[in-house]
Amino acid sequence: MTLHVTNTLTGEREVFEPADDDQVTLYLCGLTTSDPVHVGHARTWVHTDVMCRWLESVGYDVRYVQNFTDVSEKIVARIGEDGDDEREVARNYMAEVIDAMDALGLRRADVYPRVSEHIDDIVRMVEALVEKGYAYESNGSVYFDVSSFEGYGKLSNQDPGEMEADADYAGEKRDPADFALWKAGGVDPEEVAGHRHEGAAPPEEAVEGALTWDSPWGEGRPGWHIECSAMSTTHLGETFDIHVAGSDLVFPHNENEIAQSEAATGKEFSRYWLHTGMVQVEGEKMSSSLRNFTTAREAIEEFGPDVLRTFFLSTVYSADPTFSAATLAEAGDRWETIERGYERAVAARDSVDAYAKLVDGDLREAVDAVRESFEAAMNDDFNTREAMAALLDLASAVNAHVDGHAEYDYAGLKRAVDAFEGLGGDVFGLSLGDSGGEVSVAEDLVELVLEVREAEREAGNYDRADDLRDRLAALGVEVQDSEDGPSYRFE
RNA sequence: GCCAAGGUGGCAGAGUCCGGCCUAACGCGUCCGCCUGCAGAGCGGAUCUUCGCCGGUUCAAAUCCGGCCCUUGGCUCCA
Repeated sequence: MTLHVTNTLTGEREVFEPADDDQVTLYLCGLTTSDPVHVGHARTWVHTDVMCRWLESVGYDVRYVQNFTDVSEKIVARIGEDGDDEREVARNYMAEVIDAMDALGLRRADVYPRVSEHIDDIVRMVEALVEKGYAYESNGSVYFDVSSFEGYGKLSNQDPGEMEADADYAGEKRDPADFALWKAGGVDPEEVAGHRHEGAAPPEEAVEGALTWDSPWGEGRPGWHIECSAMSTTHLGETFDIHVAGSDLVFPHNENEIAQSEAATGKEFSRYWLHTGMVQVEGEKMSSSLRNFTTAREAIEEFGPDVLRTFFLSTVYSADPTFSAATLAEAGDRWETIERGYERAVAARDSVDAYAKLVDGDLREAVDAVRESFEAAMNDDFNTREAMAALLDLASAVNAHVDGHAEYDYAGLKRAVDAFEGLGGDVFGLSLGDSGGEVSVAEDLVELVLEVREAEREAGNYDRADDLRDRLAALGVEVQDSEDGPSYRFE
């Protein structure tokens, strides 16, 4: 079965074929380390993570690069608040980012390039653009000449002639639509002021902590867009397969990346463009600048990584999901259903020996159908929502089997467990199957309490039995009675 | 104003590329039954005739075509 993806460049769903048969090269526009990472960033990461996992599971070797923008007016604006200079502010936020990524169970990218470590690559690319006539120097700054690049606007369907004038650079630019590749001198205090939090110190003090580098055009700083072109080329080559970014980056950022790279190399830049949707909060985009965000850290603490992942994967990557108490509660229910189904399958499998003869055709067929529809869904533009539905069907099949039979189908359950672990665990990155088999003292103690409780129940002392159940619940141990005796799980 | 994406049953959210198996997946909610000392979990069934609005194409449309209305994102920093 072939993978199809929706390519922003063409607006169509296309067959995905990497340039190299065995390897997929993928670049994700990371983030600017100037504000706490929030749920919106986390969603894009998780979707990209699952894309990589799926590509690997169908046999590709994936080379995954995610960048960090550690040079920015927005970072300079935090000097004094979150660090003493630009480098320190960036480093402080970076540490938090890595923490959040680990907590979400993201697989590490192959490289996390940073702008400050690629200034040479950036300067080289700007020089090449000037030499080829795609860029011009003006007062120590260098601008990309939009009119010189024929394909400008092809990603976003924008017409450069329609662009609104940018008064700030009107004097230096030949055309208002031209954008900076290199900016002369340090940072502009006015620009920094626009990013400062209310009540923060005046920007003048912060501006001194901004980084600058030497270049053929004098001291200065790189423009915003050139970094991604330089870093992706350095780590993935002049042409690579997939570029992922938030949909808010389509224009101008991604559009400018294409212009710079294709002008500089004369080759196609990214072959497929995938854009993730914007998390909505009360009808508008969750955003650092709107200050309406929940940080990734807060969300992980409140909901846990599995519920968050379930929430993210319960919508297709291109959708704009609503972040609210109700939608997260729903994700919580889904995750619980999957987790219980998995635990039940493991427990039932372990309760019978491998030579058991019972065969439940319904269960086996159901597991096969789940694998098939999960695969079809993921191959259809990474439709995680439908794949999630398949996983829930798997839980349902296990429940029906365990409820409907006095003896269990060992091999059938084993297949179900494998599917949970392979699809839910390995592909979706949910915590299924990696919990080890250690029996803790806590488990022994719970079993001891349950024995006592059973004795009370047999004696008809239901008040005492219910009290024990309530008190265990208060400790996070959920007790369930059934014909075969009580069972429990830690919440 | 311009560009893009989207509007689906009480909520949420797939399906729209390749029209029929969609009297619309999965989940939540509500109701009934089973199970149970009770609860929870689970199982079985029901509810939801409807897919922004208007018109068209077709034997057949949530899915195709045209027009209109609305929402979100972008055109300024942004996953």
